[in-house]
Amino acid sequence: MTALEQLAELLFPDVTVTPEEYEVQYPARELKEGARVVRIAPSPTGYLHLGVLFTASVNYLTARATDGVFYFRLEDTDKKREVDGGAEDILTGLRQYGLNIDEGYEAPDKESGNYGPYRQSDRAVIYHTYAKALLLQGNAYPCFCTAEELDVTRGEQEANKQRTGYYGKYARCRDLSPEEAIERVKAGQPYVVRLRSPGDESRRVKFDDMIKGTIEMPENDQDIVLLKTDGIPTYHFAHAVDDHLMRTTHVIRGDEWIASVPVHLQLFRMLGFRAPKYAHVSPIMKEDDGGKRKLSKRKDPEAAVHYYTEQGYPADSVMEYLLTIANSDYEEWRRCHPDEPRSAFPFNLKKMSVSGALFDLNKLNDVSKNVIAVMDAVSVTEQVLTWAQQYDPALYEKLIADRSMAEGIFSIDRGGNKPRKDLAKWSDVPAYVDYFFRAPTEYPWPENLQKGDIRAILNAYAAVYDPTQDKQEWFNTIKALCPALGFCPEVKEYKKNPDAYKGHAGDVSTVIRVAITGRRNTPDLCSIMQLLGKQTVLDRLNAAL
RNA sequence: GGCCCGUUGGUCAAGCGGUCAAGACACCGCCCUUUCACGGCGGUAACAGCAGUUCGAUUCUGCUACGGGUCACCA
Repeated sequence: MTALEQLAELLFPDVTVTPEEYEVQYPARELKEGARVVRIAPSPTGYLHLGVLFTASVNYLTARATDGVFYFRLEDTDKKREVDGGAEDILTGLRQYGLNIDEGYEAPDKESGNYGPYRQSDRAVIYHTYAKALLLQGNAYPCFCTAEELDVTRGEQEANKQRTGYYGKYARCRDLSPEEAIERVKAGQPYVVRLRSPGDESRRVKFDDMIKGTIEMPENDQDIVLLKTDGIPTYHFAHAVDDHLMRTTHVIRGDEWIASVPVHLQLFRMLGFRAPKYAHVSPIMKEDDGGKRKLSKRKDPEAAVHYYTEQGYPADSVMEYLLTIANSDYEEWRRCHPDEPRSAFPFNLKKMSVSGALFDLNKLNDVSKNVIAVMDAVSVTEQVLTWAQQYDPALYEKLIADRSMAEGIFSIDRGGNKPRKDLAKWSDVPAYVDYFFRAPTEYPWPENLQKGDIRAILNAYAAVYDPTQDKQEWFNTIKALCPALGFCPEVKEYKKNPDAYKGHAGDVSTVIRVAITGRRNTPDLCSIMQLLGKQTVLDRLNAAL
C-alpha cells in the first residue's frame, strides 16, 4: 500500500464503497424530455424567510411547468447555526403555502424518494467516499492550518494588497507528503480536507446563467475546504455531490451564490460529474434610507414568512404576490385564468428579472384584496376564525358566539361582478366588524345638518322602521320620509335646486347610518340592520337621540 | 479594495435598432352612486450621465456615477 493509500484509509475508515457504486444506486432519472429536476435546499438556521419561500416557489413552478421533480434537501451541515425546530418551521411553511414536494426530507424520521438520504447530516459517508477518491487522485489533501494561522496569512495578504485566501504559495499544506500528513493525523492534529485546485486566476470561466445570462469570471484557484474539521462537508462540496447524485438538472438558488460558480464548476469537473444548469434568483429588496438592500432577517419583520401569517394574509395572497414578482406576465395570466391553480401557469425562468425587486406592501395589499374579494362568505368566516383563534382571541369570541351572524357580516356585498375589497388581511377584520358588536360611542353627524333635523330624522325613521324590508323597500321608506322633513328624495333633483331643501335622501340615510354604526361610511346599511336585529336597531336609534 | 451583476415613472415592469416608450400598484380628477367600496373614464410621472457604432439608439460598445452581491472550517 502506498503512503497515499494509507493516508486515505486513515482519514476515511468509514468508507467501504466506491463512487461507482453510488452511480449505480442513484441512476439517471427517467423523465420525459425537458423535465427539470429542481430542489429547495435550505439550512435550518431559523424561521422560514420570504426569500426562501420565493426561491422555493420558483423551483416549484419550474418543476410543474416541465413535468419535472421538486424535492427538498435539508442542508444541516452547520451545527453551530442550526436552530431547534428550524427544519420543521420551513417544512410547515412550504406546505402552508402549497409548495408540496415530490420527494425529500419530510420529518426527522420520514422522507420519500429514491435519491436519499435527503438530510446532509445523514450523508457523511457519501461525502467521505468522494473526498477519498479525490485524495487518491491527488486532487485533495488534508490541511492542518489553524484558524489563527489562517488569520495571520489573511492579515499579511491584506497588508500586501494581495488577494486573500488559500492558494498558490499561501497553500502551505498543499505539498505536505503523505507520510507527514499521516504522522500529524496520528499525533491528533485537527485537519480539514482541501481541494487541490488546478485553477489559474488568469484564466476565465464562462457559463450561462438562465436568469442573468452569460457570465465570465476568473477561474477558481483557491484550495477550498471540502470537509471541515468535524468531517462534515462545506456547502460547495455537498452541493456538487448531492446535486449530482440526486440528479438535479437545474440549480435555482439565491444570487449570493453566483460568485461561487467557478468553484462549483471546478468541483463538478474534478469529480467527473456533469454540471447542472444554473439560475440565480435576485433577492427581494427593501427600501432603506432611500437605498435598497436585501430583506434582512434581523431588521425586517416582513422578512419572516410567519409575519404574514400573523397579519392574517391568506397564503394565496402571498403566493400570488410573489408570482407577480417572479414573472411579470403572471397578473395578466391570472386575469384570464381566474380559477386555474398556480401550477398551471407557464412559468419561465427567462422571464425573471435580473435585478432585485423592492418589496411592495401596497401591491401585496392590492393582490390580497383581490384574492379575498372572490372568496365566499363561508370560506372567509372559516379563515378569519382560524386566524383569530390564534392571533386575536377577543375577535374570535365575538365571531364564534354567533357564527351565522359572522357569515352574514362577510356576506354583505360579497359575490357578483363587483365585490367589495375592504379586506387585505384578517387583521383588518376587527376594525371592519367593530360596530356589529358594540353601540356607537360617538356620532360623526353630517356637518350640514342641525341637531334638530337629526332628531327629527331619527324620530321619523324609528316610527316607520320595519325590520322585514329588503334593500329596495328600505330605501323607498327613507325617500318617503324626506318631504315631511324638508329633504329632497332625489339627489339629482336636489342638486338642481339645493337651496330649496335641507339636504337629500343620502343625508337622511347617513344620519341613520351614523346613529346605528357610529360611522358615516359603511357597507349596505339595510343588510347591517338586518344582521343587528330589531331590538338592537331600536336601542341604537334611541341611544342616538 | 479585487471580482461579478445591475440602473426604464414613487414601486413592480413590458420593450430586445425606427413605439406618440405597454400594463399593474400608489397618487390625483371625473363619472356611476343613499355613504363607503366596487366599477368605468382620464391625468401626473421614466429610458442614470458622457462618448462611440449607426441613416437612426431605451435597445449595441466603452467609460463614469450610483446601487447590489461576493471575497469563511456560514449557508
